[in-house]
Amino acid sequence: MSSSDQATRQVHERAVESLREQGYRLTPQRLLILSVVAESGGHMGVDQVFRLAKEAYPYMDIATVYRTLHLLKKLNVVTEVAIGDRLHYELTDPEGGHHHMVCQVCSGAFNLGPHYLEQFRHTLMQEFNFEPDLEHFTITGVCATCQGQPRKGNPTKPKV
Amino acid sequence: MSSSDQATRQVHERAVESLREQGYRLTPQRLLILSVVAESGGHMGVDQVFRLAKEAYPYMDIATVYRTLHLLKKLNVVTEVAIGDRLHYELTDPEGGHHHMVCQVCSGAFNLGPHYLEQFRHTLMQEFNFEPDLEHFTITGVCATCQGQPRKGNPTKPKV
DNA sequence: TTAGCGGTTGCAAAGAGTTGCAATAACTGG
DNA sequence: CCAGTTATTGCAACTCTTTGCAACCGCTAA
Repeated sequence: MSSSDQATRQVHERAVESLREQGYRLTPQRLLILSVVAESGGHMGVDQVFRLAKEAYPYMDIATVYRTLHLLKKLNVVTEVAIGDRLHYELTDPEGGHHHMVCQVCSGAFNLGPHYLEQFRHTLMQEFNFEPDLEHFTITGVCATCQGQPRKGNPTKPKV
Repeated sequence: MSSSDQATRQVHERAVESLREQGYRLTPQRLLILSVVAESGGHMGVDQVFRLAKEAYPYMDIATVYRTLHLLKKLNVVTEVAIGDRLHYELTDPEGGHHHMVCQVCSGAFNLGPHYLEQFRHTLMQEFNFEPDLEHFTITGVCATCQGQPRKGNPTKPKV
């Protein structure tokens, strides 16, 4: 088998364990949705997950997809990424959290190691006793290749 | 007149100028929505803006409220703040941007001066040539008074 | 292996926000 | 000050997401 198959299997095993440990049931729908996300490699929109899952199991309901993705997120099996104004989901980085930088122009997503925000977190806790949740948040902006190009949100310019 | 009236008038004048300059029309709906937000003092949800505006002008439509708030946001007259999973709006801080820290437990919002993120911005631009849009983003977490209290998102615990 | 408890699902309907469109009305130039 | 142009509004339909509920079925205890 390929290494990707192996990675997918490991993800399944870990996720199944998380579900069992916390008393959640192992249903074919949940396993299917998990494998769809796991096999995608990157991050996917809800509708994409739904379409692929429905191909494998035609009774799949969109509400189940939403509920399952929320559950997997709570179990830290998948991570939510805001791309544009839609939420995408990807397998949680096993190496430890990383942040996402999403380009407002090309919608490309880039990973950012956790240490870049450590100092910031430290400051907030020291000065305000505010414990920030920086694990899964997304930084929007303009990526290197899109610098100087027009942005998406500004299409219809009124007359001057 | 009170100083708050004066502040409100200044906001109006500046906003009206922004609209004219860019070729947008001055409609009673827009002025009304602006004054509702201006007079609120803090940040308000869309439904709250809608309700107050509708009291003054019963034909007000929710779509107009959304469109107007988006427009005022684009003109940098108002700032969007994510409270929980809903967007709120407030007058843009004339002193220059500030960030918001929103508590996941009590939904309280605290302001944070812009300099706290300057070093982070600098790092991203230096290392990745990524120009982050940090002007109006919101940091979620747990505020000082809610430390140690249970969080909202974890109500129903399955059996162990 | 089986009965039954209760977590899950599929459906449908509600809620939040957006969009298309025809009528309206704010601005412009004459 | 008036008529034409066209941005804007109000309405309704639509998309995306959440929620209530009855039927279903995964899991556990016997």
